[in-house]
Amino acid sequence: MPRLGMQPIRRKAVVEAAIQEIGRAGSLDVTVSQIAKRAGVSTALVHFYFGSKEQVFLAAMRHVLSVYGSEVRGALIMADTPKKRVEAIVRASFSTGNFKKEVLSAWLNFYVAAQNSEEAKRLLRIYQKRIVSNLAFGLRPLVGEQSQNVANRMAALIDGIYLRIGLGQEEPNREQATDMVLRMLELEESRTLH
Amino acid sequence: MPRLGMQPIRRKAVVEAAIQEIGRAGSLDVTVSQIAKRAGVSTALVHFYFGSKEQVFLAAMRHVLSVYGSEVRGALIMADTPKKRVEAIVRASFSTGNFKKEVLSAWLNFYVAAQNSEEAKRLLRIYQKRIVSNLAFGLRPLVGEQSQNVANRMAALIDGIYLRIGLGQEEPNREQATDMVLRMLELEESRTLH
Amino acid sequence: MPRLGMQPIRRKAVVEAAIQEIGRAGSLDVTVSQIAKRAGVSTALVHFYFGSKEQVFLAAMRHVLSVYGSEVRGALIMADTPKKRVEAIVRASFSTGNFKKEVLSAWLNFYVAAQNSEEAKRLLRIYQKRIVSNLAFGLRPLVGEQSQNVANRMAALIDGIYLRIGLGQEEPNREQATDMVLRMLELEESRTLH
Amino acid sequence: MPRLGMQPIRRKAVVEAAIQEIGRAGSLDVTVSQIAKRAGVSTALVHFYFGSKEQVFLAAMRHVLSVYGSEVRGALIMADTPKKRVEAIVRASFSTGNFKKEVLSAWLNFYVAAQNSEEAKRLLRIYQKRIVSNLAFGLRPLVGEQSQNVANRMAALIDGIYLRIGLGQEEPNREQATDMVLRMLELEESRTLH
DNA sequence: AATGAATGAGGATTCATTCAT
DNA sequence: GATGAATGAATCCTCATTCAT
Repeated sequence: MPRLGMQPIRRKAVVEAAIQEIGRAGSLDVTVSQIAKRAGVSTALVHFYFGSKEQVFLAAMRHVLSVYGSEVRGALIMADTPKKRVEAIVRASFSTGNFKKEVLSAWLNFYVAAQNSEEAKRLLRIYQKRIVSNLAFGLRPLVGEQSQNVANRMAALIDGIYLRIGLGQEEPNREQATDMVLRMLELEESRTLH
Repeated sequence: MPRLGMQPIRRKAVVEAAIQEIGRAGSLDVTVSQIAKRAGVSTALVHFYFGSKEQVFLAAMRHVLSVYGSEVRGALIMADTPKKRVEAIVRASFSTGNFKKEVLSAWLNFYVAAQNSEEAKRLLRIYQKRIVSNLAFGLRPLVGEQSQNVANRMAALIDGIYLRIGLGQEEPNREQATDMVLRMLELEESRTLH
Repeated sequence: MPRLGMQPIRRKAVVEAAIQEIGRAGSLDVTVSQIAKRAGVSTALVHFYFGSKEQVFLAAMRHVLSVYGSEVRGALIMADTPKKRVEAIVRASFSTGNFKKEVLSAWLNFYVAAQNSEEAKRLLRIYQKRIVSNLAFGLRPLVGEQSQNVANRMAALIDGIYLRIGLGQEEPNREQATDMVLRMLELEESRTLH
Repeated sequence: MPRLGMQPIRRKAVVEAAIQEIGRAGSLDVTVSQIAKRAGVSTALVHFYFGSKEQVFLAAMRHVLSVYGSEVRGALIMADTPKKRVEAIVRASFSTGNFKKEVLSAWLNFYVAAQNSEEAKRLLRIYQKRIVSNLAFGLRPLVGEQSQNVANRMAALIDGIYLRIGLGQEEPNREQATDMVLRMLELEESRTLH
């Protein structure tokens, strides 16, 4: 039953269905048919709108990355001191939205996808660069010239913690995850003061 | 031409072929046929030996994990102080063998596999637990009761660094990677002393 | 923006687009979408006007055949002797319009279509019959009772030459093609005289 | 039920099934599934042996062309005079085998295929060149320096007659078809004598 | 009159797995 | 032990056609 102006609605539905399916499957081994069914459309329509399965994945990736970016930006608004800026970014990284199993699985699989798709790699790099530079900016007043290095380490630590959460090794405890990263900040900061 | 005692040789060839193919493909989207061809056997033989593709992957995983375990053990032999023990583990984690693109890609994909396969998850957990406990043991004299927490953070940081290397964001510099983790040790240690 | 009296304009645009697409593709493997795009309309409109893809092809066929018919008729106007009549038909057959790659390809594919569609077969037969009878009429004073046979052979030769031109075997030389057929006339004529 | 040494048997079965299906369909719009079913194998096996549908078509083409080549060669063996050589080729061209509807349809469709596939074009050209040169060789003593031209015209006439037979315009009468071509020989010959 | 939206039906191709030899 | 042969089941993608607007 075709209606006019459905394009954005359908696109969004498909993208979200893709993310959910990737999360459910725990991998990119998701068929267009599964995505289509969850989105309530035909596989043909998915191709009509996105051209190929890969484009659907990339759109899903962009969506997840953009949501994450929004959360970080949102968190930064309220931060009025350097330290609070850094904390805001870390907390946003472990925000409720990102702790959902499906999003987590999607992230992991985007890293895999990046091994093959230049576009996927590009997207991931852009966001990483942004996070690191946000962190470094906040860290500057706190740890001085080490800010870039510390930012890199913090970003890596965040990713590493995600990996382990995905493994279900530790309880997915947001507070604890946040503390693990902030502990690094604390130490670096105290060292700088001396 | 079947020969006596070929089984272990064939098995090893298949396992190594699998790892290389996973590395080459950058994902688990590898066909039994590709693995078989690289190993110089027929696909039928692969099934004869391993039963299924999944078993081949699990065997490959066990192999990578066991090689890593060996490297860590080897590095520990020469370490005669707590600090050197920790350093040994970190260095082993970034040893030449693990820096090869194919092994790196294999690791990443094992994390993905762990999202679906209980056996894969089990294997990964065992090794992580072992590393963490090795680290914690070495850290004990250095940071006291914090040893478990610090070990967890260091392990996560190692994983996170790998993730970024896989992304090709930073140059795959072993020294730098090692330093990033040891810096954490250094800070924790200095804090404990005060 | 629908306007009054657009129907014939649209129809013609679609038919010509179809011929061009068939020529471009070199086969009937042409999608309605391609035709519609070239004609600057929607696929839905194509169906609205023609009912089905097959009808579009048949319309394209009728168009090509009718253009060819016009050219023959036009050439015959100026022909005031039997021999000139025959020559006129032959020359028209190799006229510039018919030598365009797309028209040539269309012709060939109409022969294929005729294998399946009764309507296509009918159309092709009608035109062939007309050409042969035109030729035979002109040949009558020249070769007498053999006129029908000679006409058939000349028509077949014309088709055969087209086939080879389509293959790109020989240079698509109009003069040479014409001569090849007229040589047949010449011989038959000379034989009759003796 | 896999048996050893089936490859040539299967390949042949598939090629013949393809020719028959093309004949039945009257076009190249034949599915691999149809071919496979007629050959009594799975579609997967067809791909296993031929790699792609296009390769199946090309193999079918090679087969038809090679059969035709054999018939011509066979006919030439018995021909001990120039004129008989030419006649042999013409008769072989209209031999029973080539008059079968499916083979005829296959030929026509090969011409279409040649418009798109370089390999198809190459194959068709080779055989045409061979026929023309065979004709020219036989014609040499009969029509002298005109032999090449006459050979070209005869070959074109043969193709043209086939086209019309395919159209079902005339009764597929082998004798009549042969006579149409030989008439050309006769005329050219008589002209040369004068 | 015209189109964006939508789909059912199918088609080429791939692949893990099995089986006869 | 080892493999060539074989396939069922799936998967991505295409396309003619329809329908609401």
